Amino acid sequence: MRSLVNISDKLSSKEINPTMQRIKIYEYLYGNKSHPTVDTVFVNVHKEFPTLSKATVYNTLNLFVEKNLIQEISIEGNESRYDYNLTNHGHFKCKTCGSITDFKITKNVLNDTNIKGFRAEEQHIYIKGVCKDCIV
Amino acid sequence: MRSLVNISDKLSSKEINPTMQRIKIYEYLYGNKSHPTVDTVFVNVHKEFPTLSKATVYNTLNLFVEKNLIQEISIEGNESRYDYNLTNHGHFKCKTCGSITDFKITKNVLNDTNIKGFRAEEQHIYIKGVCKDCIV
DNA sequence: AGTTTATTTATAATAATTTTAAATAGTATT
DNA sequence: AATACTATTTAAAATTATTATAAATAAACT
Repeated sequence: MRSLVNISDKLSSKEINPTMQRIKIYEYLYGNKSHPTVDTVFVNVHKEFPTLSKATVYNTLNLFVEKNLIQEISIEGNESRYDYNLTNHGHFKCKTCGSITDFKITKNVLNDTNIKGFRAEEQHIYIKGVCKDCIV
Repeated sequence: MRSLVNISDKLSSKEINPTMQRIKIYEYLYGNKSHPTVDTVFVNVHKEFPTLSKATVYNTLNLFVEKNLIQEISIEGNESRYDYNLTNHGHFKCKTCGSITDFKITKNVLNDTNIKGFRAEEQHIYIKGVCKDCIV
């Protein structure tokens, strides 16, 4: 378990004023591989922090994304998901159970494209299909 | 310009009953590289077909995606975009002007991942950054 | 303590999408 | 051709996700 003081420092290092709400939200996200939605973050952090409002969750997640502390996953059109993991990896969405799983990308995709003259800042690789557990 | 009878056959071949609304919508999408939103499709097809309703545009686009006639682009969390082009290619979104440009993928990304035991059905590669025209 | 600034909260407003149920169109049956 | 059945479209209402607003709270600074 990451200590509060470490989380606080991490936020500060990204120029984010470490309020208790922000600390609790990042604490929930850190190491969480479930790619939670805004609502999931709200419901879970709210349990420990009952005065937390949903607007704060939206504000905080947007701030974290802007400050490059977490990334936003747009694998589905309807709602955003969030990932504490900024290292290069892909996301597999199971069409049956809805789970989103990380996978490794062993090569830089950008090398195998014809993109030239563009400044690439973010790379998102999504694969959809049926996961191990759901294949009959 | 693709003839109506060809579009009609294309829809039929995908088990889509070729009504006039569906034909007009596919006619608008076919060859359109702008990755339009639902609203853009509605506004443009509505010009030529004033009785068209937005609900029909939603129904039709969802049907086209289900039947694998077009693909849905979820490059941004807030709204879905649609692409008639089903061949393997990536999408570049310019953070400055908002444009979405296709790019070629010269290698199958799936070969360079550690996905095993999953059944991959769709692959989406999104890159965000600044496009040629917007780089100062 | 009083003032400024940042943050949080609850609510209202907006935007995208889905649902519902009636209206229309198309097809099949007699 | 009239009737019945099925599919599709339409407009409106309902739902869901998100953003904007403004008051309340908290923190930082004279």
